[in-house]
Amino acid sequence: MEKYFSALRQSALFSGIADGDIFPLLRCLGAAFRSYGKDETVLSSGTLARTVGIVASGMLRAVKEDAWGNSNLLALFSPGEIFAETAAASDSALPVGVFAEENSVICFLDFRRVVTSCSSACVFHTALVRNYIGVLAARNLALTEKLEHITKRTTREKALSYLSAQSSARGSRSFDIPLDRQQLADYLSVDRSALSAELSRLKSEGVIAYSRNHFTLLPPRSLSAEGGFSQDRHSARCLRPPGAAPR
Amino acid sequence: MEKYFSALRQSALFSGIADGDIFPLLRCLGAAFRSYGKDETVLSSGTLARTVGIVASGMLRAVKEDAWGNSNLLALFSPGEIFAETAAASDSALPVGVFAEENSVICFLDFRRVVTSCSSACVFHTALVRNYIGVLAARNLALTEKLEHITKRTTREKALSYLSAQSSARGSRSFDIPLDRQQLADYLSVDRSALSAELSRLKSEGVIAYSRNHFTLLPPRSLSAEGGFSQDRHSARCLRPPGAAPR
DNA sequence: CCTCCTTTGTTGCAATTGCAACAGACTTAT
DNA sequence: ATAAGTCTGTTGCAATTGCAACAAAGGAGG
Repeated sequence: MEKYFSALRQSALFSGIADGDIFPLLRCLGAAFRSYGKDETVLSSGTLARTVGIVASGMLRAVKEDAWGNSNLLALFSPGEIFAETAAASDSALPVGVFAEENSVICFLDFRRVVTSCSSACVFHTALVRNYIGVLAARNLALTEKLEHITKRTTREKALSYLSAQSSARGSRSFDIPLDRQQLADYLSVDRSALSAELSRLKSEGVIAYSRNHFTLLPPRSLSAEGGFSQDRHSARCLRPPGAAPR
Repeated sequence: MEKYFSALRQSALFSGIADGDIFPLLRCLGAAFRSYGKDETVLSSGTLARTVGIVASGMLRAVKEDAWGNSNLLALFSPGEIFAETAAASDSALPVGVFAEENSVICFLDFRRVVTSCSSACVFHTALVRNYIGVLAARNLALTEKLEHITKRTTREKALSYLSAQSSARGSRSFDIPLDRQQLADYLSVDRSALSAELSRLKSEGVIAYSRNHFTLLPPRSLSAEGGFSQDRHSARCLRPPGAAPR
């Protein structure tokens, strides 16, 4: 349990709570630790969650699958991050499946004890509850941001929306993204090959540069360079035999 | 202020709080009332929200607009519903614009007073904060549900996903939906005419029946009845004079 | 260095979508 | 009742997408 302390103390749930107070608090909250092997199921979709999970080590993924087997990656959880907090708070069925992305250890807290004051830890509950609100609000924002990307009509717009959001988040026009192509396609809810094709088109048009997971947003070319448009537009075609459709 | 009492008392934020305690609580929370005319802006996108809003009368809409003017209806708020609670809780910019769908009166509460105990109303804060958590969790679920619809790849799947969710929510295969075609298309992030066309196709295939805002999900025909396709297809038409449009 | 395996990029094609334009149905106000 | 305005359903067409199949580019291990 002590070996996971560094992960737990940085959890948003314990922000503002002194290190020395965390262990007593964990005991008070009915904390239970469990290990999971890679790809093992942590929580099945549809489960009634009465506990909140905190990643002590490893990494989890939250996946939504529809009746036809299309899976949609909703989130990755790193050490210190909490999950199932919405289902626990609304006393409703978990709308996603949670799986171990790698070997992981999870700390489960009893939700009722988190929001119900007890005599020995009352002092912490104010901070704890305020942190809980912050976590829910943050998750809310993440969902809203994903919606912002995904409501775009075309693959191109979705990709640009995601990339520019990543760029702002990192505070640089050049950055690595944490998802591979398939995961990014799932996240944006588009076809992987269509995404690859669109990224490649954006590159050939000089809008972005990238290699694998490293992307750079190029500044818009000045209007005076507009004449160069047709050159860009045909550069890809010129690499191919005349008959080939440029798509 | 008294005339809005019935709306406020049914707000999720005051659930479990005795009627007689609400007015003192409102005063304690720094409640301020404001009126808005139809289509007037209540909160602009990008605003730093320090207050939580409760609809006292009328109706609001939350809209997300992208740089190219495509607007996406995120939610409608009826009396008693609260909004801007996420931005207020995370101290971040409001990611949507909020407008009066009709003439409305809004009650604004100071977020800090909501989560900070004060001497005179401490007793209420436990319930208030727990309600606040419930509201955030519920909003979270709503966003997750919208994502579930919108991540479907085709207009047909999106429409069926929405309709079956509505059906479960109402507990009946026959129900009214609260959105008109344009709003539904915005919500599902598809083209209105494509949605109309798809709905009409679903109707001609005997999957659903509808007129305007009233929908009925038809049970799947048994496989053995496959030969009866054309019969089902025309059954509705047969109830009307031959020339009349089946609609 | 070579092989196996995973990830990413390309391409053709059928199917779907968005868009625009229009017609019919319904509502509301006069 | 009429007229004006709004909402819904239809259709043609150009553009985009998903899909499948394959090629190319790393990476890991021998």
